[in-house]
Amino acid sequence: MTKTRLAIDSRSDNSALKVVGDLKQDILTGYFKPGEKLKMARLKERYQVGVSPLREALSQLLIEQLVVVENQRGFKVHPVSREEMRDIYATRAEIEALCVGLAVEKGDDEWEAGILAAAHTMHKFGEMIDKDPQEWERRHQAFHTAIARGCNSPTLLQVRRSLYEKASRYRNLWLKENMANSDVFDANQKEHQQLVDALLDGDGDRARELIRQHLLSPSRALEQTPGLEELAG
Amino acid sequence: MTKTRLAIDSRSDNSALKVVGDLKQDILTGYFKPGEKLKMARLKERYQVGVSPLREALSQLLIEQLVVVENQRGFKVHPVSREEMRDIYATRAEIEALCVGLAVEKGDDEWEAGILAAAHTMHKFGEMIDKDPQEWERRHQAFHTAIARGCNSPTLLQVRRSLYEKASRYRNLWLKENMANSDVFDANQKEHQQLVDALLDGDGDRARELIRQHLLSPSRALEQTPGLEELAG
DNA sequence: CAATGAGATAATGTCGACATTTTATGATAA
DNA sequence: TTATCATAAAATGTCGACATTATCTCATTG
Repeated sequence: MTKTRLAIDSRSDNSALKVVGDLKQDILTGYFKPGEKLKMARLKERYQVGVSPLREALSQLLIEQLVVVENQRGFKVHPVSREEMRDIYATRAEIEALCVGLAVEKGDDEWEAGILAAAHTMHKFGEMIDKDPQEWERRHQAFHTAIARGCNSPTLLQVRRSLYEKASRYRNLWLKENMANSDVFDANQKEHQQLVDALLDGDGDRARELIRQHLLSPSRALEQTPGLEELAG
Repeated sequence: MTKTRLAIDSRSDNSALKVVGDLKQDILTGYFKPGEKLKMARLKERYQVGVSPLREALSQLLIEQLVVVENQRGFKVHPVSREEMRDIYATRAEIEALCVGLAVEKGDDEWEAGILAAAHTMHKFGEMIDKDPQEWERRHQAFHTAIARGCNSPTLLQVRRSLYEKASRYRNLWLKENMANSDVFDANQKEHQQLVDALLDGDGDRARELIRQHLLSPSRALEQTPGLEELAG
């Protein structure tokens, strides 16, 4: 029955690939808590596939450090810690600064145009942030990605994406409503404008410093958030 | 029979983990050529395991970009290209410079001692480079790792390791004997000494520039190497 | 003679089953 | 009552088998 289902929608991809996306989403959004045991029975139930695709998907998330495995004791969601949070955000800030610096050097007109377009798309959604925070986060990310893309290095951009995903896990766990704070939001918007100005002026040093501070501020906010150890269980 | 073999050596790890290491080595050293199709029958034969552990191992290498997968057409070794080689080496140079800069800021006495120890171990093997190039490469890598470790960031160091592995693939493919060239070797040793001096002086800017050039020179050598497209097939 | 297509061959992707190991349960003894 | 150990229950890791899909062979046709 399940076997024939694959035959019916013949355009279906590799089963594991779909599971990777869904499972990653479930971990990043916190549906599966940090440190939680991932029992095969439950995963089979949730994603409607056998163990083989599940183990393949989990193996991929293993390299991305979203799950951990113990020899004969199955898979667990990668635990969280303040230390790791600090490290991820600090590294992310450095990598993003690197991308920005290279982008200022190498970026062309198309790159600048992409930044302005993404900034426009993001600003237009400013008031809707309370209504659909997820869509705003998407546009926010698109804005920063448009900037970083100018470094023109697929390898570096992939490192950047991986770090973004790891960080978004921490963001989703604690910052769900803090984003709605209008003070920090206004400050964010101002920082974005300053960043765009520096980029179009070709001031790489200033842009690097701006982006570094921009990415470090949520880390400082998370630093003071209590209740980490409970989630880490 | 194969099933009971796992029971005999009871300390055996997860089967896939062993395969990941061996398979990665075989790809990095060029036993499996870039673009080559990885047929399950052959892999089963070589590593003496079933398809399930193999697919798990391949899934992990998939994220590390050492293999690629096409929907119903199985796995292939990730192809090589001059463009990717340039990108990997350039990114690696920037990341290593970042590690070095942070290490100069944060490094303590133990860090400095580790560098001197690794430098000694490497220099003592200088004349043996023709006899056992692989051992020299290990010590060379240990030297640079001792330096980078000072950045004190597990996340960043893991990015660094991943890039090193990708780059070592290109190095193994074309630079097997070029390393034995004594001119470039002497220049390398001199660069190492300059780097150590800059590090112990706490001159981060100079150290960053030195390491950047140090890592970019093999890329320039590989740039002029012909015969890439044949291997890419 | 080249191109097309049908049948045969081979390879992939998935599931169910089985052995092994871990974890939970409960009975016995000090 | 509590600690220890044997037994039961559950969960993991691996393999063989099967359906599906891709690739190869080769005869037929325009």
